[in-house]
Formats: sequence, C-alpha cells, structure tokens
Amino acid sequence: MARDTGRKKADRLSAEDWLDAALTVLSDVGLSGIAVEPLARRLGVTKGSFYWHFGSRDDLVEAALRHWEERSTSARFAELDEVEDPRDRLRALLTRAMEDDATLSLDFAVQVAAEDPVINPFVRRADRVAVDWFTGVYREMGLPDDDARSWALLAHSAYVGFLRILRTDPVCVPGGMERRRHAEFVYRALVPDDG
Amino acid sequence: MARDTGRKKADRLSAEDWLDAALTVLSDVGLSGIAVEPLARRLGVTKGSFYWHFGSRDDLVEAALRHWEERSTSARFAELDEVEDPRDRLRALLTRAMEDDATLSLDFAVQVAAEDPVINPFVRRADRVAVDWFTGVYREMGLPDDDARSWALLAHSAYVGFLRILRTDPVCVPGGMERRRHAEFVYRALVPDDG
DNA sequence: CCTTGTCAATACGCAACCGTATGGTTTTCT
DNA sequence: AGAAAACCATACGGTTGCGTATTGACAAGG
Repeated sequence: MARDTGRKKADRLSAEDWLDAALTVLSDVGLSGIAVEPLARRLGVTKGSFYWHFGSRDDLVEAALRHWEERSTSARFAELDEVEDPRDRLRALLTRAMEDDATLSLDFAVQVAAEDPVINPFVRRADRVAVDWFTGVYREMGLPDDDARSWALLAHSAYVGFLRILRTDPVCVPGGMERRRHAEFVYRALVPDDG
Repeated sequence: MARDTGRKKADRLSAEDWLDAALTVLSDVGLSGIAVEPLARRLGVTKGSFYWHFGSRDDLVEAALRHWEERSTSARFAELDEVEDPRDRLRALLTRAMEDDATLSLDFAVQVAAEDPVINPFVRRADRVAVDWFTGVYREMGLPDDDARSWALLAHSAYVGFLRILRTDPVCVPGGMERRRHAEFVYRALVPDDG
C-alpha cells in the first residue's frame, strides 16, 4: 500500500521534522537557536537521533537555508511576474512584503546571520535576485540601466533596513493598518515620476 | 608632577585599553569577538587582568556601547546642525555616512547585534535619534508631521539596509567614487520635490 | 522466527568561554 | 623603607555546545 507521505504516526522523527524545527527556531530566536542539543530537547529526543539524519549541525543549517531560498527568494518574486504593469508590480511586492509577519521574521533572522559562512552565500544570492528583480521593474518603467540599478538598490535597502528597525523596536515602526499606509507611502516615494 | 593622562608607559593595562580593544574587535569580527579570554590573548595578558578592571563581560560590552553611542549617535548629528539649509544638511549626512568605512563597520557590527539584550536599548535609542533627526529635517522642508516621519523612516531604513547589503556583498554595492554617485542619487530620491 | 534496517538512548571526549579565588609582583604614596 | 594600592598570573570549577561510538528498541520482510 502507498505510504502516507509526511505523516507523523509514531514518536519517531524524520529529517523533515528536524528541518521544520530548525526553521521555526531560526525564525523565533535566530541562528544560534539551531543547535543540536536544544533542538533535541525541544523535540523530545536526544541528539542520538539527530546524527542519524544529518551529518553535522552545518548540514542542518544548510538544509534549512535551502528551504528558505526556495520559499522566499524564488517563489516570492515568481508569483508577482504575472502583474504586467511595473508600477503595480512594485506596489504589490511592497505591500505584500510588509504584511506577512512570518516571512518578515524569517527574512530578518536569515539576514542577521548573514556573516555566518554557511548563511552568507544564501543572503548574497537573495540580495542579487532582489536587486535584479527591482532593476527589471524600473527598466520596464523606461529608466536607463544605470538609474534602474540605483533605484533597485535603494528599494532593496529600504526593505532590508525596515526589517531590521521593525524587529529591533516594533514601537518605532507603524503597525496594523498604519503599516499599510507606510507601504503605500514608500511605494510612492520609490517610483520616479508618478505625479 | 602632573600625570601624563592617557599614556601607555609600561605593559600594564588600563580600562581604556580593554575598551579600545573591545571596540576594535567589535568592528572587525562582531559582538562575539568581545570575549574575555580571546581579548586577553590579543592584549598579551590573562583574564586575571580583565576582572580587575571590569566586573563581567557584559560590563565591557556596555562600556563599549556607551562609547559608541557618544561617538556615533550623538556627535554625528550634532556637527551637522550647523548646516542651515535642510536639503544641504540631508545631503551632508548621506555623503558623510556612506564614506567613512570605519563608522560603517562599527555601525554595522552594532546593528547586527541588536537582538542582544545588552545592545538592544542602544540601537533603539540610536534609531530614535536618527529618525527624529530626519523628521526635523523634513519638517524644515515644509512637510507636515505625518509625511515628515514617513520620509524619515524611509531614509533611515535606506541607510540601515545599505549598511547590511554593503557588508554582506561588497561587490553588489558601488565602491569608491561610484559610491559618491549613489549617495547623490539617494539624496535626490529622498528629497520630496527637488526638480 | 530471525535477520536487517531504522531510529534513538547513553556515555564519552573535546573545545570554548565565563567567573572566582588566591597569591604574586610591581608601582605609588607616605 | 614600608605599607597600601594597582595590576596580573595561575589554577580551578561550571556551563554549553559539537561530534563519535556503542548499544538498544522496534518495525518490516524473508
């Protein structure tokens, strides 16, 4: 009979269980939270389990980041390419990016750990993808390559910085429907000639 | 006879020596670099020295951050208040902020550690000071309070994000005279109506 | 039934750091 | 010089994390 994929029948764990826990804790407490023994405690097992599924702690971190790269970097921009008008596309990204708190938390946790040798290449790729995406949008608005890249870097900088400020001091930053207003404001500020 | 203040005569250390080392290593390798034993090795002593000058590692971190707060947050904005025209003042800050690599490194290291309970309040204060400063500038340009704060948050976000991207992937970001050009571009983008 | 493969517990050894306790060595002051 | 204070070394105990090795429990298939 067909094995029911992804079902937790007993208290035995799979590699995915560790991966999920890693991503959860990464989002909650940051990279330092991805530690073998604490995760094992959290999962109700000992690290004897972990080292059966993964070779090392870095392996788990890398697997978690690969997961993040697919969910975040790739998927996020892909689904926006359906919007034809570049201005609408830009607005859609901004409003969407500043809403989903789960995404914000994970993105932030990853970016804070950008200095870690395992994480660094992932963040670099993500930055490149984002800046390139913005550049494309601005070029479609009719800007020359040079200006498009400048706008793109500014836009991505604004997102990255907003993320950090938001997580450091949530009070300093608008929340709820105020946030929506700010997103709209940012959109208007980041569009060259909108009237 | 008058004691020559701040002179390193022998191989005995003072609290300031530890502070300087802490700030240097904070800028170079981040908060995790501020560790008692490694710093002691670096200074050619043992930690027996450290615990004479400071009560704990956190005490040193706090002292270092207090130093940063004065040098960075306070001084940086204070010396700019001489520029009368708000637009010129904004441009002055941007160009100055994006040039000095030492300041950039330290700011970045501090911000990356913003989650640390000792660091957090310092970063929050710094954010508030920066956003308030920007807000003042924009208000002097004639903007209503609401818009001024929005612009301020955007401007500070852009700086914070630029910092992170710069340190993660220096290639992705303009360097040298290109950077100056980008600073000028950012200035023009962050000024509401400049023509 | 009994072997094989999967998953987990236990028990090590190792490294990095924190902080304390205690005693030794310089300065500095008187 | 002699006492006091400033500064440092040594040695210790404690914590937390990584990774390995060995053995045990339990399921599925021959």
